[in-house]
Amino acid sequence: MDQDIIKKIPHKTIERLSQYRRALLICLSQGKTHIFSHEVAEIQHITAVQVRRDLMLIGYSGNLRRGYNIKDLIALIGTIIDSQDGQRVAVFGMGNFGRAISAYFEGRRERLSIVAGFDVNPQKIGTSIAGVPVYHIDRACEIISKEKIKIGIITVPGNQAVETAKIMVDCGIKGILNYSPSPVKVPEDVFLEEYDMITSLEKVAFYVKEH
Amino acid sequence: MDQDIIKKIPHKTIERLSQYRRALLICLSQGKTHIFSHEVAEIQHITAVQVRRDLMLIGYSGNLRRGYNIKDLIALIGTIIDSQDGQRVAVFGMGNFGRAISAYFEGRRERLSIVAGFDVNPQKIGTSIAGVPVYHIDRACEIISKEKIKIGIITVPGNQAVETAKIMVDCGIKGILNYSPSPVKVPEDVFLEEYDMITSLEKVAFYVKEH
DNA sequence: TTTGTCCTGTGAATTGAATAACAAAAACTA
DNA sequence: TAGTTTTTGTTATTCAATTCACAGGACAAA
Repeated sequence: MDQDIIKKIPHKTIERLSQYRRALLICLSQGKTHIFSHEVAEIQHITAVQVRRDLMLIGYSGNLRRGYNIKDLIALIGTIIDSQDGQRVAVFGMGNFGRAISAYFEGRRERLSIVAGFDVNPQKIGTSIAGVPVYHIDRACEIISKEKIKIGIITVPGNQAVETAKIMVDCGIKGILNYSPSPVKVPEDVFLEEYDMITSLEKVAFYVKEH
Repeated sequence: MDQDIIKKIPHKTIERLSQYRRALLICLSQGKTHIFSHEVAEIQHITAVQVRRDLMLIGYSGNLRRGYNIKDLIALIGTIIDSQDGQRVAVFGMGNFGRAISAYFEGRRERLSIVAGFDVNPQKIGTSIAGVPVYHIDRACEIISKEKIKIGIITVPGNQAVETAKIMVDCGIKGILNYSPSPVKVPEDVFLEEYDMITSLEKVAFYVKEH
């Protein structure tokens, strides 16, 4: 697929493609071969138009009478969001969250695997949590370069997030997923996604309060 | 504050207010009394205009020369996003994620507290995880009504999410935060927020791949 | 005073994403 | 064969959120 086209896919569409793929894999395992836009929409609780528009953006054409070929579509989504030779991820902060995330991803995605965890707690260094070896943060650059890690997840306490992000950037990490409550700043060439659970829970609480 | 005005505050502004408040509390603890929009903006890594506009929407006026009074602003944000008598939350699924979330919130927010956890694992029932008592999911309605719980967090495996959400809605939960990889559907009067970690990580991986 | 600087507050323009509306193709139905 | 139904693909519209642009107040210095 052409680079210029990929660059123009909206962020939200990328997110939905990831979700379509997982839904499609389930359908495929149930023996389905084709699926209509309104069926995908129903699984994801969105509209059929949105599904068709997303697929239009990635240049996939369905069959007017049978809908979309599930296998082909999964493959096409793969060529867009997966990286050719797989991507390697490190978790910074192996506390409760770090452990939960490591366990969650263990053996789930072949092209996206968590291969290292970093912490400062001497009791954790050298151990393996959910199949992920834990190193001292001082060895970050060494391990990141050796393991060819490009993506890092921040699960350290808020007051250490900024410092941790700096280390990550200095060691050559190119994508950061920040789950700490403190926003961090990164250079333009590093992709940053932040998600704050406290904010989300307060938001839900707000809308519940407002009926 | 007037109900009609509150209803019109954009979702994104509500999220930022939650974040401003936490940043302001830190500033206050450092002895600051006033703050400029561009200072808040710098902490949050957004623009000063955005900060001013958000504060405009909640009807707060700053001082032209000294900026915003931190204490007043914290109080005002509280009247908007906090509930008068506090809100009570339950976690559905006390696996790694449920535990991490319970530990994360333990004693952190007085007006927003996790008071129950639900699971099906007999080994967990009756125990207390991070200060949260764990009950069998079959007792959900009983506990939810007794504890006056209005908000639920879904951290069960994807294949159980839909069923869990149904139980939550039937028991009178009015706000759901779904952290499972499966989207769920709820009636119109229930507020739903979904966040999928796999999607986020795949999104970061995509944009890293595209430089 | 007057001038200059540094803020806030806000209408207008822009961007980004979701929704509506509909043409056209394919396959039935009568 | 002509009409009906179903579904895709796409253009146009609407809606939400952000950014631009600037008026106007407060103070400091000259």
